Amino acid sequence: MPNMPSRRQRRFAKRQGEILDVAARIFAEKGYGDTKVTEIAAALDIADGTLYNYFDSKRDILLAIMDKTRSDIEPMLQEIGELETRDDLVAVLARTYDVFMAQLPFTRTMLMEAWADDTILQAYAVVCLEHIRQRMHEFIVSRVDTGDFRPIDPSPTTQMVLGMFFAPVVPILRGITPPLSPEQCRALAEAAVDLLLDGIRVRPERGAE
Amino acid sequence: MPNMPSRRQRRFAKRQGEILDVAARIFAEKGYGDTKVTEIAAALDIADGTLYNYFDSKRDILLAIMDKTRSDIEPMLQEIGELETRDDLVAVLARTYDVFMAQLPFTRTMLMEAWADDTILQAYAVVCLEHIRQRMHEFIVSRVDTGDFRPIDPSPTTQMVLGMFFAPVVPILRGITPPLSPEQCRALAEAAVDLLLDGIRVRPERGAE
Amino acid sequence: MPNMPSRRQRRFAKRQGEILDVAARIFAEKGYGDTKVTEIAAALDIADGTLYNYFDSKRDILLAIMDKTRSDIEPMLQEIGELETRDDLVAVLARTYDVFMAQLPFTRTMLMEAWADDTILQAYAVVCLEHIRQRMHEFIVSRVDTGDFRPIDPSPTTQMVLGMFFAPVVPILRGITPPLSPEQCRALAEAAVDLLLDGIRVRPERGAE
Amino acid sequence: MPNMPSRRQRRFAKRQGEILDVAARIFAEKGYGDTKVTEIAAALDIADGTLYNYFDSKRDILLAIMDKTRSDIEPMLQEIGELETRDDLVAVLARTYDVFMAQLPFTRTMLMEAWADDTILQAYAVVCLEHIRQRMHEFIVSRVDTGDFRPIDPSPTTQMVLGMFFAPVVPILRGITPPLSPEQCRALAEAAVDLLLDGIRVRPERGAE
DNA sequence: TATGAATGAGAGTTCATTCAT
DNA sequence: AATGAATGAACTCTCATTCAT
Repeated sequence: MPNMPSRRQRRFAKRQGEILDVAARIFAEKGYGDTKVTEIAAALDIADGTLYNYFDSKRDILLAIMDKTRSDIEPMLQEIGELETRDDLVAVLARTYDVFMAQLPFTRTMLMEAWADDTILQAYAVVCLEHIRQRMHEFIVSRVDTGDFRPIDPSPTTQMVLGMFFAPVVPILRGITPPLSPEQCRALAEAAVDLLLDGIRVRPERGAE
Repeated sequence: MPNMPSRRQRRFAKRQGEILDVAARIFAEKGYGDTKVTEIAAALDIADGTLYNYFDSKRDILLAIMDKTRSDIEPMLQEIGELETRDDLVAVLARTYDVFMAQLPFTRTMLMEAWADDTILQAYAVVCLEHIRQRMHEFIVSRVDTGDFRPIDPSPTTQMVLGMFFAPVVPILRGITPPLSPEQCRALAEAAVDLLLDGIRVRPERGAE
Repeated sequence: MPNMPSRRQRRFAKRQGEILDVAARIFAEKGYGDTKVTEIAAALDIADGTLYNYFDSKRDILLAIMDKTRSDIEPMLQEIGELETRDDLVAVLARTYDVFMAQLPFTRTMLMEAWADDTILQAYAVVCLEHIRQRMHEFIVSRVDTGDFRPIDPSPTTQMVLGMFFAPVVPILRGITPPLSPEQCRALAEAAVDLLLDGIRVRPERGAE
Repeated sequence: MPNMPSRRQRRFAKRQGEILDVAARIFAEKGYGDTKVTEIAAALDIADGTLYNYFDSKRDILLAIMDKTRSDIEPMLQEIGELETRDDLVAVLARTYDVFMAQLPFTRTMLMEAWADDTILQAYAVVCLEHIRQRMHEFIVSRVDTGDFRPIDPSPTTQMVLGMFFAPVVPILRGITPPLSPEQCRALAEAAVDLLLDGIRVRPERGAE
C-alpha cells in the first residue's frame, strides 16, 4: 500500500495547518505569552496532549507560524522584477499590501514576538524585510546614479521609505482599523509612491523657497 | 529637624529611580514578560523583597517606567510651536530625535509592551504619539488649504509621514545600530524633512536645487 | 457512549470529595491558616498542582467544605417538626448531636474560621445556627404565652439554652474528649432537656419526680 | 544613683503595657494571623524594630497578652468564696461578666487563638476556665450530696452550666452586640442562675407530666 | 534606645509538558 | 491517534525579623 503513508501524511499536514491557523489567530489576539496551550486546544476542540502529536512544544507552533508566513511571502518577493517606473513601484507596493492583508494574523504574531525576541527577528522578520530593503536600496542607488533621484544618502532614505510604506498598515495590524480591500491597497500604494517621488510640496515654477 | 523627612524622601526617590533605570534596561533587553523579579533584584544587588519596599508589584515598575517616560517627553511636546517653515519642521524633528536618544531603554520598553497591551498603549504610547500626530495632521491640512501642499488625503499621509520620521530610530531602539549624536539627529531631521517636502525625484523641468 | 462523561464526572466528584475529606481533617487539626497547600497534597499523595485541577484556590477548598457541611446539615434541620413535649425536644437534640458527631472535622473547621472570618460566619455558621435559634425562640415564646413556661425574657434565654445544649460538644470538637455514641447522644440530650425544663434544684414543696 | 534602673524599668514596663493594649485591640479586630507587625507599630507611632526591644517576637506579644489577661482575671477567681445561696451564685456570675466586659479585647484574642492553638488553650484559657469549672463542679457535687440538687451526673451538667453562663457573652465577644453595663450584667446573672436552679418550666402543683 | 530599609525563606498559584489509558 | 489528569519547576509577592545607623 504505497499511498497509505501518503494519505496519513496528508492528514497530518492538514491537521498541522489547522492548528497553525487557529494558533496564529489566538496569538494575534492575545499575544504569544498570554495564550495558554489549553486555549488553543479548546479552540480546535481537541485535547491538550493531542497538540503534542503535531508539534513538539508551544514555541514550536510559533516557529512553524513564522515558517509558514515566510514561505507564503517569499515567492511573492522573488517575483519583484525591475523597478523602473512609477507604475512598477505602485504595482509592487500594492501587491505587498495585498499579501499583508491576506496574512494578518500571521504577520501580527510575527511582529509582536520579533520585537521582543531576536531569534525570531533574525530568522523570520529580517528575511522578509531585508529582501525588500535591499531591492529598495539598489533601486535608490541606481536612480541616484542615473540622476533621476536627488543625491541623497541611500541608507537612511531606504529606512525612511520603508517606514513610510509600512506605517499605514500598523493600525490594521493592531486591529485598530479594518483591513484594506484590494482597491484601497492600490490607492494607498499610489499615494505612497507619489509622496515618495514628489514630496508633499507644490512645486513652485522656480524652486525658490 | 526640618529636612530629615526630606532626606529620607530623597533617598527613597533616588532608590526608586535606580530601580527604574535598571528595570527599564533589563525590560528593554529581554522584554517585560521574560524578565524575572529576581533578575532585577540581582542586577541591583538587593534582595527580591526590597523591590517591594519601593513598588507594589512588578507591573507597577513597568507603569512607573511609562509614567517617567511620559513626563519626560510631554513637556517637550508642549513646547512645539507653530510649524511654518522647513526649518521649523527640522528643528522640531531634530529635537524629538534627541529626546528619543536620551530615553532609549524607557522608550523601547514602552513600545514593546504597548504593542501587546492595549492598556499601556492607550495610557502612554497614544499620549505621546497622538499629540505629534495631531500637530502634524493640522499642519498638513492647513498647508493643503493654503495651496502650499498638494491636495493629498491628509490622514493616510500623516500616518506615512510619521512612519517616515520614526523608521530610522527603529533599529536604534532595537539595539541594532548605535544611538545618534545630536549632529546626526539634526542631519537626519534635515534629510527626512526634505524627503517629505520635495520627494526623492529630481524635478524634471528645471531640477536645480 | 452515553456514560463516558458520566464516568468522568463521577471520578471528578469522587476526587473532589477525597480532597475535601483530607483537607477538612488537616484544617481541623492545624487550622486553615497554618495548613500549607503542600501538606494537603502530600497527605493525598498528589502533586501540589493537581489540587488546582479540582479547586481554584486554597480558600475555595475551605468554602467547599463549608458548603458540604451546610448541605449535609440543612436537610436535617428542615425535618424538625413541632416541638411539643419533652420527648420532642429530646429527640431533636439527640438527632442534632448525632449529626455533629458525623461531621466533626467539617464542623470544627467551620467554627474555627467562622470565629475569625465574618464572611464564613454569615454564609455558613449563621445559616445552621440561626435556624435552630429561631425554632427555639418560637418554641419558648409560645410556651411562655401558654403559661407552660415562666415569663422569662425569651432572647437571652434562647442564647443560654443554645449554649447549654452545645457546650458538651465543644471538648469533642476540640478533640479533647472522644466522640459520642448514639446512646450517649440520647442520654446527653435527655439530661440537657431535663436541666432546661426543671433546673437543677430539687423542688422544695413536694419534690417527687 | 540607685533608682535610675528602677525608673528605666518602670518606663520599660509602661511601654510594654501600652504595646499590649494596642496589640490586643488590633488582634481582637483582625485576628492574630491577619495583623501585621507594621500595623501594631504604626498604631503606636513607633518603628517596627522598636517593638523588638520590648518583645522577642510577634508571638511573644500574643503570649504576653494571655499572661496579662490571666493575671488580671486570676485574683478575681481566687476571691470566689463559698457558693451557698442563689445570691452567692448571682454575685459571682455578675462579677465574672463585669470582668469580661472590662477585658473584651484580651478575651476575644485569647479565645480566637486558643481555639486553633493548643499551647495557648492549655496555658491560658484552661487556666481560667478550669478554675471556674472546678468550683462549679465541687459546688454541684456537694449540693447533690446534700439533696438540694437532683441526682444528676455532675460532669456533663457542669459543662452545660458553663455553656449556659457564657453563651450570652459570645455575641459580645464577636462584636455583634454591644458590651453590657454593670446593671445588665447583674440582670443577666440573675436570669441565668434562676434558669439553672429552677428550669424554664412552671412547676405544676403536683409534678405530673 | 529608636529607627526603618533590607532581608529571604516560604507561601499560593500557573501552565507547558508527559504518559498511562 | 487521541486523551486529559497529573506533574512540579518556577513564578510573584509577603512579612516577621535583623542590624547598621
